[in-house]
Amino acid sequence: MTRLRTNNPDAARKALVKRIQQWNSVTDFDLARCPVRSILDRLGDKWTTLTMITLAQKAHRFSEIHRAIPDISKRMLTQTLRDLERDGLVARRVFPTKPPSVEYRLTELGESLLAPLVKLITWAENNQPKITKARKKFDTNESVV
Amino acid sequence: MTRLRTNNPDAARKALVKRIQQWNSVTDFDLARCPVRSILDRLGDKWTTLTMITLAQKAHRFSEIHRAIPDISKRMLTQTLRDLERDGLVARRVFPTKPPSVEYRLTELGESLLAPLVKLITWAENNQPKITKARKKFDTNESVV
DNA sequence: CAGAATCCAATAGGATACTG
DNA sequence: CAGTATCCTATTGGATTCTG
Repeated sequence: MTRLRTNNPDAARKALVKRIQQWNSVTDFDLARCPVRSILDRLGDKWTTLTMITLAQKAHRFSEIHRAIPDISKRMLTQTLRDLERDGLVARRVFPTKPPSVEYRLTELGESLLAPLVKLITWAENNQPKITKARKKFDTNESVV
Repeated sequence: MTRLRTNNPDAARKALVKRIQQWNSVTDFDLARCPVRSILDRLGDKWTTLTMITLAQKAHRFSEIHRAIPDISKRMLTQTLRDLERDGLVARRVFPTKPPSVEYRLTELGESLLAPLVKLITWAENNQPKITKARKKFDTNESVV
């Protein structure tokens, strides 16, 4: 049998359901406004994850990040970094040289986010073929019908 | 000492860096178009996670989901479900009754995503106080300066 | 160098009305 | 019930120019 693995695939589901029940036991709980939302919204925006991944390797200066992610505009990079700084995930340090130099690095909190993020990335890598296949199948059927 | 835990906080970072180096070894690798992006984009959009969480509990009919997530519009719910179906994360089953009834449930692939998702949710719950605090501090300093 | 400011285009998403 | 279709607004994000 194939069920010798300690990591029961249904365990996650059960854990999640239990957690949701706890949430729902709170009076007037609003799922849409739950704390988790703001985190996922942040990770979901176009550049946050890419920036986090870049900073995971080492501290970077502004233009270093820009070189690592060439297709981000300065405007968006600034905004992404500000949001991350605001959330305490990234620390910004200014060196009053001339011309100025600014260094960005992950905070301890930011580094702690890498663990769950890696899980997600691993899942995405492992299952990307399945998703691509599913999309192809779906699109084919759609166009036929 | 506090380092008896097997889960070294830096392990995730190292694993990620290693993975990135593998990515970069591919010729002409484009970080912005990496497979992971499409997954994170999906999770990041406004309703996907909420829908996944709802379906994690049990199969739902269209209006059941709508009741569980009251502030989603039918338009967005339809679209979110279509996207999830297209990615092979959700299965749609029509019962040709009158009036029609449609059931949505997570596929095996969809359920497998719950594990990394729970990790992320757990992180968000555990660290939400820190984030809130960081935001407050940041906003205060901003307005003063 | 590291942004801030401004302008503009594309997309996301809400409200409402209609349909098999 | 389970959507579609249409319209309209708000947000996102790119391009460009300017500055300490």
